[in-house]
Amino acid sequence: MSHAAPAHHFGDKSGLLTVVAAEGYTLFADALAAAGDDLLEMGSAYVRFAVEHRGYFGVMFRPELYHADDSEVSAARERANMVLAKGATTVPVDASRARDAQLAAWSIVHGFAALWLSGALPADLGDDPVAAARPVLRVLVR
Amino acid sequence: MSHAAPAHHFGDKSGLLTVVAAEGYTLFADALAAAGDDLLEMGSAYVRFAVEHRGYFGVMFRPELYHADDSEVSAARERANMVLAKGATTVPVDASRARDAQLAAWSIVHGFAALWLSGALPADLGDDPVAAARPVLRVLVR
DNA sequence: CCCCAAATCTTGTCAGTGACAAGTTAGTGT
DNA sequence: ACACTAACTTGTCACTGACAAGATTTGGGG
Repeated sequence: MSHAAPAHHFGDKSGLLTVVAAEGYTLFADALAAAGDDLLEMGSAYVRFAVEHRGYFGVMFRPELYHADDSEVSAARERANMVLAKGATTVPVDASRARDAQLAAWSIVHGFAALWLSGALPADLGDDPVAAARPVLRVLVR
Repeated sequence: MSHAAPAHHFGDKSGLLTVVAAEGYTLFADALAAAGDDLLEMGSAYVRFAVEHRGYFGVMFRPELYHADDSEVSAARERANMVLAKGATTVPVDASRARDAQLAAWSIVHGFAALWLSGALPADLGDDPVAAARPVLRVLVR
């Protein structure tokens, strides 16, 4: 295969990364769905996916690299977001703050994953990101 | 000035970005220090910095782009981390979990900022990131 | 079975990026 | 005034992403 062959299938670099993002979000939604509704389990799955598929994860959250409005990307992302929303039900707040709780859950989980991937977290957390994440996520649950 | 002139001062691209990261972390530490020890205020300053200096922020948390062990970068990052640690004291947990609380505070604040910058958050949060962040951070404080 | 159109691939080239090299100019110290 | 260092300039190279022109393969219809 030659250097220009992929262009026929994907159009250009952003077209290729659109497929990568769609695929990534699909695998991501599957991983989160398999984890169940508990924040600790869903959060663990989130961190595990981010670390084990850092190539996908790195593209997924950089929409300037791809066509974020692509129908397959949108569908897969919606599905992941729905699973994420369900995982926040274990955060103990009154019903009026359910949305805030969902965003808090997403933020803490995504934040931990992003900080781990960028190497910003203290080295003494060890080398198991999921084990390191669990007590941190538990602070939100109590 | 010609295309090769900066090379004399910075060495190469990663050298230039090392200076950008050091400068960014210094401004960042200043912004967080000015916000005080309350998680909501410190968190608001974190989100505000990330959004208003997205160029700096984008480089700071991608250590593969620069010399992360550069002494000026390390010093500025240590200073920012110390300020961050103090900002977590308003998370209500027993003393044995203080470290987890610090990491939870950092994760939720960084996660919200990162999600905002990548455009992943729901559009109905409006266009004021700090106003959108505060009720989310409050979930961690109670 | 043949022909045509579409799909896919190949080769070549271009502009831009990041780096390196060689030489020139400016600044500083003795 | 001279010599050395710092800073800059110009040129070139390899690589990347894109585009173009043509060749080859595949599939469908007559």
